Amino acid sequence: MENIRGLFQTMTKRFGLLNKNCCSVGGMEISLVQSHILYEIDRLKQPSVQQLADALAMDITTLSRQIQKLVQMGLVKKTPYPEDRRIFILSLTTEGTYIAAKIDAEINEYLTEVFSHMSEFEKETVLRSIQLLNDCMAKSSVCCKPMYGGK
Amino acid sequence: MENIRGLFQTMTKRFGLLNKNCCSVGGMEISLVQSHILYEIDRLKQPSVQQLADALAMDITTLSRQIQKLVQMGLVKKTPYPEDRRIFILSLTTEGTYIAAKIDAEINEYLTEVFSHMSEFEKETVLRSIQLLNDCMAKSSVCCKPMYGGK
DNA sequence: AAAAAACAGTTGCATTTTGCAAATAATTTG
DNA sequence: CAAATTATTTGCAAAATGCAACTGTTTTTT
Repeated sequence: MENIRGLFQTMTKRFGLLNKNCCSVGGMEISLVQSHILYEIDRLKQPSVQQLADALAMDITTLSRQIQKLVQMGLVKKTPYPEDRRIFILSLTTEGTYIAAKIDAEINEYLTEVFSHMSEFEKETVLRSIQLLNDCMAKSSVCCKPMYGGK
Repeated sequence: MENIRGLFQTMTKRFGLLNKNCCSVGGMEISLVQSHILYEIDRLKQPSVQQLADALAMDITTLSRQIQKLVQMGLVKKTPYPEDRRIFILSLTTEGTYIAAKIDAEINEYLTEVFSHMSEFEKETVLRSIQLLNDCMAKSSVCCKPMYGGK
């Protein structure tokens, strides 16, 4: 079998590129990190800043500032959390949801195109493989420690 | 089938994290980009600066400066190319090769750990899936345009 | 073969991003 | 209740980024 790291490197490089290309939507310039932030807020549903930082394995000060920008852009909303007044709950605004969905759609479209080069069976296999891989990475003690646990 | 983008996002996020963790080797602090540069120089064998920039889908001015640093660190060598005196050929120094191998080994070790959570058959399937995915991404007209063509 | 166009690579900025240390505010612990 | 902890934000200084402009070299055009 071939160089395993090489396979991963190539794959992630290409997907990362795809992500980058998908960032400017509807006149609004979104950076790659910002795109990831939007995605993760959407996924986590009402995370705090800290939770988000953990999920993204990102320095919280950097995140804090990026969020400020996204709030200014009107894409993210920060809501004080009554039970614990240190905490802010993050959510997407209507526009933020729209942008996130737009990015999502674009990336999925690209992926669909990529998958069109394989048979339905191959596609299923590949997707199940990635799923399995994610599960095993989550299990792994050594890698991805600070990552979000579940799936 | 589940959200496809989500699968990719999770996977690349985790692998990216792994990459980041593997960057500081032997007292030498290597940034993530620098690690990718080393990897790609090694892979391409004697690329020019421009070729490398294309392969990494990176702005050439940024790359130029990063290479200067790597040269200063003694990891990369720049050799004038006689046939075309505009061009510099890049290669790893002995130490650069050592560092790159070290990073490679560490990442592969992590990956091995991850794969230890699955059967040999599953592992084979996953690796072949990624291989297939890479091939299809390379074929795709729409995604990854500026990426290195072959595999 | 001279002038023009194209190319490889490097700098000059000016902007953005990053992360550590420190500050602030709120909560929990002993 | 004082001390320790936690969540979040700022100060600051370093690093990374990318466009425009520049140098030097090769190729094209005519």
